[in-house]
Amino acid sequence: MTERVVPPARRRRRRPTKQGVVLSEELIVATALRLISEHGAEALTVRRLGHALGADPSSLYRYFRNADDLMLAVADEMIGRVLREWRPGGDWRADLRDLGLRMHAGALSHPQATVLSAYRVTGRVHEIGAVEAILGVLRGAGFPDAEAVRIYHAFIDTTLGFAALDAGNAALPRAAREAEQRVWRETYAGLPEETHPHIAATVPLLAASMRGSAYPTALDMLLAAAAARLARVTREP
Amino acid sequence: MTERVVPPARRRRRRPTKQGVVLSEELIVATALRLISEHGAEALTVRRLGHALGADPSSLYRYFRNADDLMLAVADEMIGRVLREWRPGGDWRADLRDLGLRMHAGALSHPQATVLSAYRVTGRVHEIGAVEAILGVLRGAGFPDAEAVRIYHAFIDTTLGFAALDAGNAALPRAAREAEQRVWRETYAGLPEETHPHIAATVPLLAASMRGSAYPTALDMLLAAAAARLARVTREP
DNA sequence: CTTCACAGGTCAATGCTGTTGTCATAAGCT
DNA sequence: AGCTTATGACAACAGCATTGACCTGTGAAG
Repeated sequence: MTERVVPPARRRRRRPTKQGVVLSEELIVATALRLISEHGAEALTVRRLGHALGADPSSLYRYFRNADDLMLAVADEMIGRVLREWRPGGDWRADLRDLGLRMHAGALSHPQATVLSAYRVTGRVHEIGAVEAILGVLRGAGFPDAEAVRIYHAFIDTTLGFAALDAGNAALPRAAREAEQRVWRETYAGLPEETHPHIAATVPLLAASMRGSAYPTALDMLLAAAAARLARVTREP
Repeated sequence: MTERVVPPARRRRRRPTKQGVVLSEELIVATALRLISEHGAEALTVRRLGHALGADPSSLYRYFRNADDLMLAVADEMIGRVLREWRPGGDWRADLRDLGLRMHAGALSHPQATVLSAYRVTGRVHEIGAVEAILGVLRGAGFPDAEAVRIYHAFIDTTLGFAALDAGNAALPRAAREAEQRVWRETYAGLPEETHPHIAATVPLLAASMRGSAYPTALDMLLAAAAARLARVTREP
């Protein structure tokens, strides 16, 4: 049996589809991303993607082993777009802060795709590039290997976790999102001081805070803790 | 047109299915939870749930408007179970650590439900109780209101973010999860030192770390940063 | 004790979904 | 010019959530 998917390196022919489109891995991924951001995550089906490309759905299986494989390629492309614009400046804490904020923002610009891919390990070029870059920043800063790996893991998963959370919220249908805003302004604001003293005392602050993401706060706290560890480690090797 | 779903209050008849099972909302939710933990998240389909209950799949639509409605009922039951077991002991840092770990573990025990519900604001009793409790712990520890709210927000969203992330991974079909393990052991382990020095230098540590969740690490770093802030604030009011 | 409305279980059908075996054809190498 | 084979297309399959129509027996009312 010949393999259905031919590795990109061995591809030779660029045969157009009946509708005249020349398929490629890049075109498929780009179209998938467009489909997701235009019509929502549930719009991404093999059939619809084939239709949007002007190709038979089964043709996509010449490029990806299955739908999950395609999803990973989409996720990796998103990482790549963020990484391509990040320029580390030499200050580890500022660099990681910048990268984290960029990844979070990048994820939120395609919330539907983020919801489907934030928790995936792609093993593809861009993801590998990100791992190498972050580890490089941490090791370059003087973190011992074990500590660098621990902090890398906490950093990347905090970032991806917030990305998934905030993207999930952003991807909610309009009505549901507005209903949640109302919960803070009405349900929580109306709780009596006798039964819920702490909420009653802080509800204006609370409602204001919950409107935005806590990612910057969490990121800064994470980096502050990392800096404290680094100071302790470098003082007594 | 008569409504398919009859509100629980108006239910009267407990007619057994062909296989002699008397259905109820509670039985269906409990069976769904059992199905998820016994056979994995992907085992929860309307067809399989119907089969496990000994009823026609379409019967479930007499109790839930659709599959998502059923999932939310399952998620709601989970929240109740976690909060019912948490007992704060007076040490703010230990209490928050305990609650965070419990919430994370609870979410992971039913990943499918978590994926669909982690980013939602319910405004229901258990959620309100959690907000009040966490704010109480922080204010009781001496955090000023603004600081308490900031840390509350970072704490709860870090926890929910990791819950979503790790649950998303746990909810993956068996094959996909094993494929991701393989990526760390093979793809990352095989990268040459020349092009990826930092990964090559740390790959055993990396592969070991990525097997588990970084939540405990991230949580401890968050709490450490919070403690540092508290020390600074109480020193100079 | 009978009647009868209707809750609720079942069946069959619909239109999705991902996926694959098979075939046809044109691209590009020799 | 001819051959190989990459790659697009077609048709079919199993499994998915969901729904309209049907039918049965429960439980309350008279």
